[in-house]
Amino acid sequence: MEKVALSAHEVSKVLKLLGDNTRLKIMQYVFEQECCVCELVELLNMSQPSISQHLRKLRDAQLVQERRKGNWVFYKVNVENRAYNLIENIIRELPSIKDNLEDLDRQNLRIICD
Amino acid sequence: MEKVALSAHEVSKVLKLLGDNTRLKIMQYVFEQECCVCELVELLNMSQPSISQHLRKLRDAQLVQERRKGNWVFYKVNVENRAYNLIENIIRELPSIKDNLEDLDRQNLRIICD
DNA sequence: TGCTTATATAATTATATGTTTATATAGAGG
DNA sequence: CCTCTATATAAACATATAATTATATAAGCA
Repeated sequence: MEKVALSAHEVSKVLKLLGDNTRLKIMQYVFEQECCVCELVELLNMSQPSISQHLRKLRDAQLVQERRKGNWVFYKVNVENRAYNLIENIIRELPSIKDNLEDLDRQNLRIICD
Repeated sequence: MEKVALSAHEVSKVLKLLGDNTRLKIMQYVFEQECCVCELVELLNMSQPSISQHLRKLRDAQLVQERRKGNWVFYKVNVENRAYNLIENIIRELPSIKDNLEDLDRQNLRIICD
């Protein structure tokens, strides 16, 4: 199985999506662990429609995967995406967000589903 | 000397700049070797003002360095930039542009200065 | 069926962005 | 000093984008 390089066009498309502060942080969270929309709203302190619209762009580009569980919709990074390695490298440059996720836990704002 | 991580804001700013096809390719060229504006115009097949405006954004963000030599202005990647490693990782994902630079040579469109 | 919660979508608005056209600047050489 | 070349900047325009407000959908539960 040959690994074909990404085209400049593919790369710039991904970078354009991650070139927005909100989407970059969303990607970092869903890379770290599966999150539902309301958690992202809480973590990023932004309106639900705004988060949903950003998620839609990420989903359209197949950078994230969704999974519905009852009322909630969970998102996680799509490890199958051709640009996954690029995305991983980018996220590695960011300061850790584990504290923020732990804060969510402490405030019992975490949605736990299987 | 401690290496301080980039903030999400810094990263998204860089990604936004590289999230444009033209600027991404410019960065790849000036990463590979110092290029003058007219070479980039030729390589990217775009108007001179358009290239100049993209270069300005890259220069304002200190992603590239300029050097004037006679009538020509040469640009190269700024290895001192805090996001240099990130930029390098991104460029590594791109298909090689060495052929294009060699084509320039063959057509004698290369500006050689010390 | 009707109510509630979580999420998605649509419409609107304000702002940002890329390209073109036209013009300015800066240096080289007569 | 004038002219030519390379590059930069400014103005104008068209398009894209992000956020908000309002509304729709979808699932759970009484």
